[in-house]
Amino acid sequence: MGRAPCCAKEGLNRGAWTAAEDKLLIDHINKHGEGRWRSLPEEAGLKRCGKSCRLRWLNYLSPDIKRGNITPEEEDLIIRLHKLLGNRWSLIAGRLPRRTDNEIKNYWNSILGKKAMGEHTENNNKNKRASFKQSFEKLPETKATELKAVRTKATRCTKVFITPYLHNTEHLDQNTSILGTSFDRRMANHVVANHGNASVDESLSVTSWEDHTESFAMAAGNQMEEDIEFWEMLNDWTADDCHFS
DNA sequence: AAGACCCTCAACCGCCTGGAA
DNA sequence: CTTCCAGGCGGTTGAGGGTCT
Repeated sequence: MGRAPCCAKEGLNRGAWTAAEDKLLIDHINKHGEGRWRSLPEEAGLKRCGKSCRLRWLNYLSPDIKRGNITPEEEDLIIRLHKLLGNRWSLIAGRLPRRTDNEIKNYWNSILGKKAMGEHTENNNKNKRASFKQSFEKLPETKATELKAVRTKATRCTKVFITPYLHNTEHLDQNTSILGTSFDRRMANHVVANHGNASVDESLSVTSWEDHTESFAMAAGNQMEEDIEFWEMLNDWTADDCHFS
């Protein structure tokens, strides 16, 4: 048996929200504040699932969100953030004041994704694959797959796991992508400098102040020095600031 | 004019995570 | 330690409007 549904679906309204429903939701939240989404529909007199109410508020009704055209500056930021983070829309949205993850996701899927696809020629892809393959093949075979263990899920991340063996960087080219990220090398070097006796047979668990751990995880999947500088700029952070426990 | 096709985006779905019990 | 639950996330769907033929 699977997980219980978030609410009983019988007798609930579905699909587009009406103006009357919006008003009920807005009035209730103005009076009682956000949260307690599960009990909200009943308290507000709405025949909607709590999740639906939350989504409607956060993506559409909240006064904190900006609606309308994405500016060229925002578009540029989205493209760069997506290059760094992939489809982590909530993180991307977090860097775009008053924009929602859903809006950015939709914008990407309908517009930017196609643009980005156009920019990546087959040759670029081939070069990246070749570079990745070359580095991968230089690694000890039994350990190669473990290198995939870089933790990339950045949401609510309080720890970043750096894969072992990256401290041994001589087998990685300066321009190696994916595995030998510049970021990883810098982090790994820093770890080794501070934890010279760390075992190479287990992942190094690196803790840091919370606000920056996301950046670690984010950057762990990227290859461009330029991107690291971008993150340092965004986060007012440099690798030398790292503290490890 | 009308049907086919395309695009956008609000909404839904299932899964994951963290915290409380 | 385990279980349960609320909230959060990313992927996907589909209604509705616009454009093309």
